[in-house]
Amino acid sequence: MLRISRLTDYATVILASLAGGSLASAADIADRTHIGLPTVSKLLKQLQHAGLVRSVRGARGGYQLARSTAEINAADIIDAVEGPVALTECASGAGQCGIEATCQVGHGWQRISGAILRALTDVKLDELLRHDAAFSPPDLHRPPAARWRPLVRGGKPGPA
Amino acid sequence: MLRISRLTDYATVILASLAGGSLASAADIADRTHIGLPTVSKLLKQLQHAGLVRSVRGARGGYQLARSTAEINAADIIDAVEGPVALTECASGAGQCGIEATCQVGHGWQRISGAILRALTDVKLDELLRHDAAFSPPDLHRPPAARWRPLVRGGKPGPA
DNA sequence: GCATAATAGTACTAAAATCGTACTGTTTAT
DNA sequence: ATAAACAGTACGATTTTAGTACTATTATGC
Repeated sequence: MLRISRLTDYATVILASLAGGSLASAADIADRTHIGLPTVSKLLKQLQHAGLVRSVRGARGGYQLARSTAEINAADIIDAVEGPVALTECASGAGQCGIEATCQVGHGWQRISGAILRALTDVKLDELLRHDAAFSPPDLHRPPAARWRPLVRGGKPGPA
Repeated sequence: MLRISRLTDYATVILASLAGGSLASAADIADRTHIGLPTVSKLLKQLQHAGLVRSVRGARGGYQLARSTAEINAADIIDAVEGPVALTECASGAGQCGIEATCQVGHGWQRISGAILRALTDVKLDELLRHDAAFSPPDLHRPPAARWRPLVRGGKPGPA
């Protein structure tokens, strides 16, 4: 599936809600986005660590975007919440992967990683917010709705 | 992190070991790749379902690539093992995401999904196997080795 | 025809990552 | 001083992933 975590998605929503530029408390944001306050709070902290939002402490404090929406990209967000983009374990440098000796493809995945990273870096937050298709929505090579569940896997055969 | 699962990586290794075109039993492949036989067997079955390998049953049977290495791409492999590439849950069509009503960014992620899918589709198995950098290894925007573990998370503070 | 070697399919268990929550401390405006 | 807000850490439950075991089916070769 190659998915981002739900928290990363939430983080994007939170950043989007700060797009106006004004200061907002975690509670405000939770209210606006309908995400749970503890979760919002936790994510804002991570985003602050990553330098994507600025925090103001004390009463009447809150958070605001540290940079403009044009200066924050998708890779930044993933990076802040999930850590650096790396498709495979060995791409992270450590590489105690067990089959490393016979593995012919590690380099390949790392290169793909790079390509994906570039794609993610190219997409800025303000583009994420635009509803009209700013860049072409390339055809998914098959309609994605169908096989979400029936994936052939060892597990239970599903409700049908 | 945006990672593929280890099984997908294994699947690639397995396909790579079949690149010669000859017929090989699951046991042979397990031996060559140093991946456990049950795991190899399971993955080969999934790859067969996806049409990436052909199986020959009975004694002296085995598996072989169903298409040339130039006709199998990275997206095919991920698709076979993990299901269709979709960055977010809502991108899969179902979309019982809870905050859908106020979510401004869903479409954005779906578009990114498309871009990534295109990148993955562009990379063929034979390119994955080439060791010399066939396409440019774009600079990761920071050295990825450093923060694999120290990711700020709730869990235990680690050995240090 | 029967034994053998191989894939096909299914069920199950254990381990790990993820997600969300709770609690305690610190800073600052009123 | 008090209250509002961020900062940091710890924790538990759920979900996903990974790996194993077992049975059925198919084909070869004697």
